[in-house]
Amino acid sequence: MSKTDHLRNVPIFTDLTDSDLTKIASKMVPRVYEKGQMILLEESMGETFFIITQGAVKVTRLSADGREVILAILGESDFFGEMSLLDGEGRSANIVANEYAKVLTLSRSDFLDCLESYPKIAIALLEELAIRLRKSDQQIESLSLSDSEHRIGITLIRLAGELGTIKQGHVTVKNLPYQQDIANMAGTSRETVSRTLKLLEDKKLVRRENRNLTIYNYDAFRQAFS
Amino acid sequence: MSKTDHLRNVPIFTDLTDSDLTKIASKMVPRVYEKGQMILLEESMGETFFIITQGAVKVTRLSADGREVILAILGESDFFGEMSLLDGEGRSANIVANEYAKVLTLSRSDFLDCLESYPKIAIALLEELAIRLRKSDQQIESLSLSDSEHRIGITLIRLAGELGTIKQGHVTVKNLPYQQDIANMAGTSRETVSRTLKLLEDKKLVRRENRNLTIYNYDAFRQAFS
DNA sequence: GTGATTCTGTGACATTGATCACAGCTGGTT
DNA sequence: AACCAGCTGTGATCAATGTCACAGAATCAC
Repeated sequence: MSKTDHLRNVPIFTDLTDSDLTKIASKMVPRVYEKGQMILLEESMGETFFIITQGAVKVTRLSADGREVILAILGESDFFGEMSLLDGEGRSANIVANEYAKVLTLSRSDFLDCLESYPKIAIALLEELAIRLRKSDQQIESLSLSDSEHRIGITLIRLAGELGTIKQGHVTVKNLPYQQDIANMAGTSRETVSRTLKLLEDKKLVRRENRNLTIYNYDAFRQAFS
Repeated sequence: MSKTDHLRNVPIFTDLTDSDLTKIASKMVPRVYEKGQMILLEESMGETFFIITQGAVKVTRLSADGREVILAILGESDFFGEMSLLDGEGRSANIVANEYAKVLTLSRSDFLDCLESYPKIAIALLEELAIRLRKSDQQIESLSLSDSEHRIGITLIRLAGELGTIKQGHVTVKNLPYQQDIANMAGTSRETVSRTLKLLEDKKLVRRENRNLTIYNYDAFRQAFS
């Protein structure tokens, strides 16, 4: 698949013509990362915009004593790096390749040029940031008000939305992240995730086999945990 | 103060010329709300953009059983309502006047026209959303990793930033919100806020008299709680 | 000023869920 | 196949903090 083809799938570029896409694509530089490799480090100054063309990355924040919070897991056609380009602050999060990953990168100045030249990109980007902000607000609510079982349920819903495939009402997440990662997304401990997954399985809400998790009735599940 | 004067202070309009500002101002309709009055209701469709010219509002989400999370307290020159205009989703939060408040409003179509006609507004808005997203991420981190004392400390820092006045190193927040509201911002209970405020006072980190709270050494305080 | 309402302080108690400790699996490597 | 590293399951313990209950302060309405 060509660079241009990849860009076409990215929400913020969908409104562009092929020739515009090609122009932008020509400025993008591909890079590749191994699983576990750090893509962006907290505190370093943000100078690049990234689009994921293959694989997945994990967006985290680290506390002083080394515990981590996972803010998001991003996959194909998602992008990141825009925050520091926009507000000029340094990186606020770390980004790590969660598996072998390919990305396209755009320099700060090319990115800002794009925004100036194609107002549609700016508007589409606004839309995307609004969506992310909404998700953050939901997560703040859930961290503030829900108990661990609900937070884990909500986390599974997020994972299903990002990594799952729907098939006649039930969703399967292949290659479920490690329990420690789920714990870091849900704001709880690894042990609690282990116990809760078993509980949800006992309640016949989900099934696990190997590294896959199936939510039997996605709609009902969302109903129950939102 | 004229409408145009108010707009000049709003970050997303700062790059505009006076004549552009006046044009936009002419489309804005002023409204007034009493303390406690609901400005926007969750679930209703978003059709208006608001700029606060006087007073303060509280942005909240409510759980099914009526408990609330306060996502932000916004004051003069802050704006809200842009989220649903941007992504087309319904309101995700309630907005309530925290005191007598005056706002300027812009209709959906005028707002979107502005974005199209003045790319600078779009870019400034992107910047603002990036800042808000960053703050949300910080809050998610703090809810996930910090104990109640730290979360309350961080909440006081937010309040100081939004409502406080700095004077030779110590910040005073006049008219501190009720403990229940602080609790709803910090994701804890009212009683814990009461006990923790006393604790911070015993540690000589803050002083309270009437409805005012003074942080003795703002920099050190931030150091200690971030 | 008086009473009513709302906010705040504080003890007692109950509970959630973090932490520790360790055993059992699983999957990759030689 | 045997090994090892890293992931997962599970019991025991315990601290943090939510919840309840109520008294005392502050504020508001008249």
